[in-house]
Amino acid sequence: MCGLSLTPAAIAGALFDFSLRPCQTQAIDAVTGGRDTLAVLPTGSGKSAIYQVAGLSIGGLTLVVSPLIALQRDQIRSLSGRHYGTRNTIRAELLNSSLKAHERKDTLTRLARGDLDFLFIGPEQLTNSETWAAVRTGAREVGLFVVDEAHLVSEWGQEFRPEYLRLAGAVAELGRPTVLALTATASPPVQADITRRLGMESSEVVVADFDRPNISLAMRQTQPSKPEAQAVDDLCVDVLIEHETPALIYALTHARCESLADRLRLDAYRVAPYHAGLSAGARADVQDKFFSGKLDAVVATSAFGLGIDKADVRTVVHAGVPASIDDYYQEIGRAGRDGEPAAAVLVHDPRTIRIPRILAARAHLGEATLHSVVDAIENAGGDIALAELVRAAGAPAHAVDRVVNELAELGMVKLAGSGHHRVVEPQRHLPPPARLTEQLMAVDQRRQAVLASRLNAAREYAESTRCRRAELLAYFGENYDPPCNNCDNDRMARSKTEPPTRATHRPSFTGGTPVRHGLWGEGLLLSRDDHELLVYFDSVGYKHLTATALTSGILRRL
DNA sequence: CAAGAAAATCTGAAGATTTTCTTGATACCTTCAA
Repeated sequence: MCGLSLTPAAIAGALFDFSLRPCQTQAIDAVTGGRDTLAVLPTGSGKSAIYQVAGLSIGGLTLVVSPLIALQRDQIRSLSGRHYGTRNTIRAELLNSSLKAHERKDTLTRLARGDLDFLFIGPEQLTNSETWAAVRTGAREVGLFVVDEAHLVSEWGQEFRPEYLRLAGAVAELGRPTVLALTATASPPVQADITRRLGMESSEVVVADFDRPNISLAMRQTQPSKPEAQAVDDLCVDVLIEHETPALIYALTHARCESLADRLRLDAYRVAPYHAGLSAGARADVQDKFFSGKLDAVVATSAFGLGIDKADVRTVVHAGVPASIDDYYQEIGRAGRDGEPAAAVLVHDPRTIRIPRILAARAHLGEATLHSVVDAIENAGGDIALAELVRAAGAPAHAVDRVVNELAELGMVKLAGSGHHRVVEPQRHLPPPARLTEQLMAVDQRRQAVLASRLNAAREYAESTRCRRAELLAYFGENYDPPCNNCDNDRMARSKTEPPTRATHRPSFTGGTPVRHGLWGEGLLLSRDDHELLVYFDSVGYKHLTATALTSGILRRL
């Protein structure tokens, strides 16, 4: 354990043959200064360099929570065995279910001996008692707690991978090492959600410009006379013919990936579908072929994304509006990473909206389930095993799971143990069941409203006639002065009037100014122009307000 | 939830109406069987 024997700059100099950018330095300085930090930086701006340098500089064990085993492997590959200083070799390992028993044992031993600089795990490992004990009692204390792809805390925490909600508890149990959250995409509401859910104290937030000027933005409306699937597929084919490959096409369901891929194959494109319904082998095969240029296009669900870093993707097509602007921005961001011109085309058919809507509706908690789970907890009169609770409530296991996570979020119960041995520990003084159910229903209702507003915002973006770049960036708290002259709406406007010269002043950030509304309560002001405000409210999600709301006092800055 | 397809029902012998069925994203983990 060498403490601060090497400066961040010296470590960075030894590790990389490029110098750090200002935003990287800013994040590293904050972290090594002991401040919890959220860094929102575009892919390719060297997010990993931040935790690598900061972690080595702090000198303890750096624990990196990463969502995909494949991503953990990539990180290890780029780190392991590298040198810094005169004789220091970086020692990095991972722990997950893909390890053989002896490999796992080996890593646990090295943890115990304090023989590792970096450990990569998924959030689920924190509920694995063996892993967790090894991390806590290892000879080397955790000096830096890193959450990679931190937007997933907000996106996946609630129902998909609830272990993401237990990270704050893990940080506390480790005696509060410095927390570093990293992501490429997080709008101000998502930023606030991340820092809150990770329990980051007085956190430093480093945000880079979200604009990707080399990506042109456009929407194409399908022909309503055709059936939905055919209308979308036909237009996607047209769009692909008009644009360059390699291309990435995002479809909304497995079946639509398959059918669109089949369709494109008829047009002599080398194309493959990609979604979670395929075997791991088939998925890896598609990735390899796409990366090595043996495919012109991949038709994928949102499964194709994390860890996909192909620099020369020229076109990203959306076969239907996705569930949120956040998703949309994340996905089009995979185009043009080499900085060369690229295109993002949104194929819009209002009928496709039902798919994300249905998926959002699935998050809805039935009142009957809420009642039965709350009653079952009440009747248990104390700690109860999750499996037992499922039996007592007589509801599907996943639904019970959801309710329990919600109760944990409200601070009404605690969760102990892991996997099949999870135990629900009710707080000592629970409100009466009726009151508790009421609270859960309110939470549920609020989330449904927010999800609906997110989808609605995505649809509004699709149907907007204003500069798309200004519209898009508004959701990320950036005031961008249109026109960008690189979107369909600006081109349309230009063909009608004098070609406008590009505004000279640079975009400015609101970063999400805290405000309070008379009816909707607290929110974040994301962007404003002369006529309109965009505000995100915790209670109802995104709302457009007229600019007079600020002067009339309906909306006040906090 | 909701739209389109398939099946069942109804009336009156082939086609219309009603009911039921199906389908819809994202990844870890662990356990168990061949």
